[in-house]
Amino acid sequence: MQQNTNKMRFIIESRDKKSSARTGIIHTDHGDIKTPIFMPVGTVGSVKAVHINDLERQVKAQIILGNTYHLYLRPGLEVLEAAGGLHKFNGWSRPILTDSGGFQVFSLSGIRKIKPEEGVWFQSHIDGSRHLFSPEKVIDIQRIIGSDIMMAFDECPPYPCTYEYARKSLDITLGWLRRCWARYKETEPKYGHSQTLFPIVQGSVFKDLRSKSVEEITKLDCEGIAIGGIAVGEPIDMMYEMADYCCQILPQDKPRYLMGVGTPADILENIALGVDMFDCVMPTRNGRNANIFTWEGMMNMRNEKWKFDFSPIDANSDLEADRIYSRAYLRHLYAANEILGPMIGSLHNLHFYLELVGTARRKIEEGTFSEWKNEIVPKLKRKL
RNA sequence: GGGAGAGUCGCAUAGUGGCAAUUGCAACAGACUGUAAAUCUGUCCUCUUCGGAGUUCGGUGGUUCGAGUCCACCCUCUCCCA
Repeated sequence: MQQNTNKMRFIIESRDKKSSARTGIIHTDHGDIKTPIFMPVGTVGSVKAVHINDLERQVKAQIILGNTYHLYLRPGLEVLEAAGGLHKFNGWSRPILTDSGGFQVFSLSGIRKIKPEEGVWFQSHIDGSRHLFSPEKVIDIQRIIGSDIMMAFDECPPYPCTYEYARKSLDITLGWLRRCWARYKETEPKYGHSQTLFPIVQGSVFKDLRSKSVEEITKLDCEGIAIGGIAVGEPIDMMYEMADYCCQILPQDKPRYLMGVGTPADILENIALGVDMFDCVMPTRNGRNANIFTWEGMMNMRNEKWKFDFSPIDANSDLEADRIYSRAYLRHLYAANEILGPMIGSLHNLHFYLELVGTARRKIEEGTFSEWKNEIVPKLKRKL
């Protein structure tokens, strides 16, 4: 039954009584993903500063991200195809999800031009060369990358944006979705494992647009749905409100992926709203920049106050590095610009994020998630 | 003993009559949410109600409306010749 169904499967295992949180399991050809889950970001095929073995054995990551735009530019499709796909290229044998480049339409807004009928012309941030990303091409690239979960090409509109802009943007995104879906259906995986395509809900902060987006997406027999266009600068309450709204109108039986979120507190709050999957650069980027997340709050490891603190980075952590390295030593590494500092910081933060969602999962199963979440969130926001 | 040169805010540098004074590093703090980020921003002589105010460029004296900048002497250091 499991073989050659060519379908990803999602099974909901338990639900929280006091919130919309749920636990589940996603089956893929590269293994299972237990939700709620956090997915480390590996834009160019590398989770920055973290060795693949550590990612697997210490962080216990179940799925990582790659990025279509970045991988297309470097190493390029010829290399990826010759390698036999990204899994073989980077040595990661568990599931991979690739973002479509939709976020780059937002983050690289200064060096791209949207042509609704064609797609998006990007001017490479590396060498200035021009490249058209059409919906079809974005699927073709993701077929070559071989990601288990491919993302539809979308426009992630900025915040703030006018209703009129958001409405037009959504029309474009929906048009691209239809084309992505058609290409997805008419093409096959290249490497023997199945690939699925997640559509992305857009509509900025306008509920009627979000509704329309969900309505169109629900017509597709997709196996998971992403909520995009969030955490782009809007107030936190508005972000929660939109995520909440989307979760309420999305089908219950499909995994919901909230793209680009977030802080540890954001993740718990959105699990409570019914989100199953998260990704964010925060643990790795902040880890490189000396910002450490713990159950007690955040630490800026560059601060002078850690200079003589020879206690472990995190005495309660089961991560070896958290117990063998002291805060004073980690501070020294960052101050001295030693590469080991960002490596330990990234490893620690990713381990913490996976612990966070793993604990949330257990609390949901035990039926104590909401109480636990309300107690822990204020602590997570503290600055030590 | 003779000759040449140099002393600027932690360090290194810019500045040759209008200057609280350039730049880099260091230091200190902040930011980071589908990664153009091992990045970026701010502070960095003292005080400040953030508008300013007060003291500064080895030392002392002088020229000048005005001196880090010109002059004299002194101190310290570097190099070369003995």
